[in-house]
Amino acid sequence: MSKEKIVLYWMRRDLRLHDNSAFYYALRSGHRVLPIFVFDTSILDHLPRRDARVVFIHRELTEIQAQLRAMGSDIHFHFGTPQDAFAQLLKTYSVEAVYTNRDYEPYAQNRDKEIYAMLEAQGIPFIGKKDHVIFDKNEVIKDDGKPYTVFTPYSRKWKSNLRPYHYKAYPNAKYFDQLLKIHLSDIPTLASMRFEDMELAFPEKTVSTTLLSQYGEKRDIPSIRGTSRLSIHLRFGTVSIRQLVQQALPHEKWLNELIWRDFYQAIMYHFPHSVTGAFKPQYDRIPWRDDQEAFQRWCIGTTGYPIVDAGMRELNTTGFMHNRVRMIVASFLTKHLLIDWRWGERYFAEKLLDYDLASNVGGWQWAASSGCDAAPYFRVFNPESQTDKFDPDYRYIRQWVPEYGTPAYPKPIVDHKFARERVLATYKEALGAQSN
DNA sequence: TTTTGAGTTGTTCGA
DNA sequence: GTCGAACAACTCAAA
Repeated sequence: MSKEKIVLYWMRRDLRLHDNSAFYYALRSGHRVLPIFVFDTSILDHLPRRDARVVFIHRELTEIQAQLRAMGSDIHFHFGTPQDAFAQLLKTYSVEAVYTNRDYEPYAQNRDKEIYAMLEAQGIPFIGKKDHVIFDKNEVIKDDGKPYTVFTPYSRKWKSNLRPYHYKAYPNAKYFDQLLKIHLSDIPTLASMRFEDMELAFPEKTVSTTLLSQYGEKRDIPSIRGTSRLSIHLRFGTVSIRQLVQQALPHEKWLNELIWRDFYQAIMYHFPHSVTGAFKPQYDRIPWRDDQEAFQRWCIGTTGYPIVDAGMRELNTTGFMHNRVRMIVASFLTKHLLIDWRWGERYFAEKLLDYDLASNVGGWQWAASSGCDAAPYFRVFNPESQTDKFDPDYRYIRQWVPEYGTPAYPKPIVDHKFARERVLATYKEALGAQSN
């Protein structure tokens, strides 16, 4: 019996069936479509047993499998490496093509190169589509053909390039009859993959127009719900960026945040060195302090600076931190404590549910002043003034640092004035020094 | 090629 | 309390 000819749609960080580019093109390919997902052990092996992001992915995929089964179709799961998954699938099916949405992270780029080579050897096209961003890495570039490194001109070009078809939803549902009719195994349980289930409530997938219209004035106040909390859904593609842009168009401040996301994705692609080192190389000369104890106090939120500690405790407790506070704690670690931004970046990577490599590295390098279009190095956030401005009644601080104001609360880990002068002198000397 | 204006999110100092 | 300038120069983008 000859094997059935199908195309595969490989789902990764685009966990949705609606308005999904690669899935759409697979459905329009003229062949039956089998969605697949790989629980990639080369990633999962490095994660702790209790990991909220794994729980999130698992929940979403369980729902997706239910939706597909309601149509008489299914999704194929593999627990292992993508290489093994494809080796197995190619034995079972006659695969005409593999469709997937592009992922710009270095790990993903390498993985996809390998898969591409593997499929190419068998004459199977591996087709990557744009889905994660509105504009791909080379679609918003300067007139001389080079990538932007400054946000404002990038955003102007982004906006002038934007046409309605860029954010038009892909009508996937119209073509669901192209799905392969099949019944496959249930999604592997979390326990079978050595993970624990967790009782968690994740943010919803929608944002109200009220919130968007008030975003500009409320987004900096961490004690109120002024931000969309959609970041985790953008991270895993459980919402579509096109749909969000459509909704964001009348709300410029919030639209800008989505443009920042495209910007940092493009920066990561064009300047991969900035994932592991300073975007501006001279900032790699800064002699960071190797102070494990101070770093530990920053991590657990006992620096004696209440706004910093509140932020870190919110992160440790919920896997989320308000954006304004992210800037404050990042400035504090890099400038007050003079600790390498990579340490902080790694800690965020471990803790943030919405962790996204490009945005996280971009944000940290912005705070450390080493990034493209970063804050000038002499801009040192004053935790007290930030509190006066953005948490004047200490509502956020009291929520996360209940012992603030009692003798149980620690004394400041370092004096502000001293720390400020120290970082200015250190940066100045390091940046002034000759590179050779 | 040269020139010009501009550049996410701040802080401090002194008038 | 309020306001403007200095912070430190540099690099980028576009005309």
